[in-house]
Amino acid sequence: MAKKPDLGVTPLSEDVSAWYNELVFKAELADRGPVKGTMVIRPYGFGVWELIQSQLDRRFKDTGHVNASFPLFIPMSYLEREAEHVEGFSPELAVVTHAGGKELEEPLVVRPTSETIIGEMYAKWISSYRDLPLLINQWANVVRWELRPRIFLRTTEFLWQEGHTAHATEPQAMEETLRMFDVYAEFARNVAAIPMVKGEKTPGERFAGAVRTYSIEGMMRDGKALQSGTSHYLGTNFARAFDMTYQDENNELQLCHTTSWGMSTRMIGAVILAHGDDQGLVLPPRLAPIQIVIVPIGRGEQGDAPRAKAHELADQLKAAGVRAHVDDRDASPGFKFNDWELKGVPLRVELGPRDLEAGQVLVAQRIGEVDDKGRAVKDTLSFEDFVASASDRLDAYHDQLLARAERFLADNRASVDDWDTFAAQVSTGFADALHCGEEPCEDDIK
RNA sequence: CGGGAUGUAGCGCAGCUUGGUUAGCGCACCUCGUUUGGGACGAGGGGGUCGCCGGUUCGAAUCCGGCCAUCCCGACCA
Repeated sequence: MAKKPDLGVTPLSEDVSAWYNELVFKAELADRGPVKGTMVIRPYGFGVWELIQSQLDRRFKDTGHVNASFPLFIPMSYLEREAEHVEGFSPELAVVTHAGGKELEEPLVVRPTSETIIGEMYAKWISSYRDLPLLINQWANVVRWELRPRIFLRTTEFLWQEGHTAHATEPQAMEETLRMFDVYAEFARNVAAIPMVKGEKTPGERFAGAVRTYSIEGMMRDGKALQSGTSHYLGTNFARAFDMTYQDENNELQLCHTTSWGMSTRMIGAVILAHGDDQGLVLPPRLAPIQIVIVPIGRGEQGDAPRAKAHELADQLKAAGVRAHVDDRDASPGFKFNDWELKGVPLRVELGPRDLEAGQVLVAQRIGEVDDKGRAVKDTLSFEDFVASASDRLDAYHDQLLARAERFLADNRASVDDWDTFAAQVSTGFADALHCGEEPCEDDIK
């Protein structure tokens, strides 16, 4: 079926940038804000973020962390206390110089990250080895005045979580750094269905102020890598700058060893780029605000019964923990099918008068077999079987997506001999380079 | 900050070379009617300081000058 030019999105293979931008807007994930580089995350996109948040947050809690909230404004002098940190961040700081109708005595930085203000507070809270480890996470917005913004991937303001922990010793802090690194990789795989390559950043790419920076990198559909989460061992750099010390068992004063780790709304961009296709978004079921959409067919009185049955099925699905939605809109079925494919909903169900009579539904999967017209091959299921199997189908769909992404990663990796070549291949363009340093990468994918 | 492009309705565009007074088209939107198993159809309708400032001219979307903004490709970055 020939697409009209104003329908759908530019094919991925034709122009990745155009495809990505059109998709973000047409799928109603986000819109541009009035200030350069800012974005409005629309309800559908925010729904994805909420699912990222809730599933990451559970993992943080399971590993002993608690949430707190620190101030948006940080005195400029705080950043200046850690030389590398301020040097790394100063080009992209937004600074408040006026407030309350007059010039401030000291400029305030809108946080680009919170190591400094959290360091200041931790120094007050920690005095004994009994206070350690201190394991706090915060969900927040941060601002970095980037030269070249790109929606979700690099916005001036973005949402993220930043974990900040303080430990007595280097081994303990390193253990934490790697633990959260693993949590990110596990989350990416089991929730976002994106297999990640794990590596350590080169000194030049390290977080400003870190001793070691670890990064998970996902393989996008255009063959480029995208940095999707980082975990830093900060050594005693910030502890020294903020006088974060504790008394050990021998009455001796020691510097804390700290870590920080973050994952941001860039993850939404990673999901788009890792799974999307020419039809639009492909959402992994565990991040899909709508996992199953039911499209009742038939209008007027003829549509009343299918619509009622659709709502009944949706209620049963919701009771089973599935995020289901009935598309009641006054539009043709074809329009709705294309619309939900653009929005990446994993499973679509059709329910018309004929199905109602036969006691069945037609189930189409967002990715999977297609017929010679390029349309999804649909399964026919009884109402009971459909409701009973919905969760399993979503799980199977996740596995299928993950397997596809793994094949894609393997195919792209197989074509290169060594990591330097691979890094060069994936480092062009907007995506972050998958850098494992000058030497071949030691910490490979599991 | 380099290189490239674009600013005309919510979105996508034409018109500009060769100035002419109601500024057009498609989609979207509103009303009515008919439709509905892969992007429905007809009729009617609403929506514009043509990015901004200045200049030329009887007259500027159109010509000239300046500015601004945005997007794309690099450098920086979650």
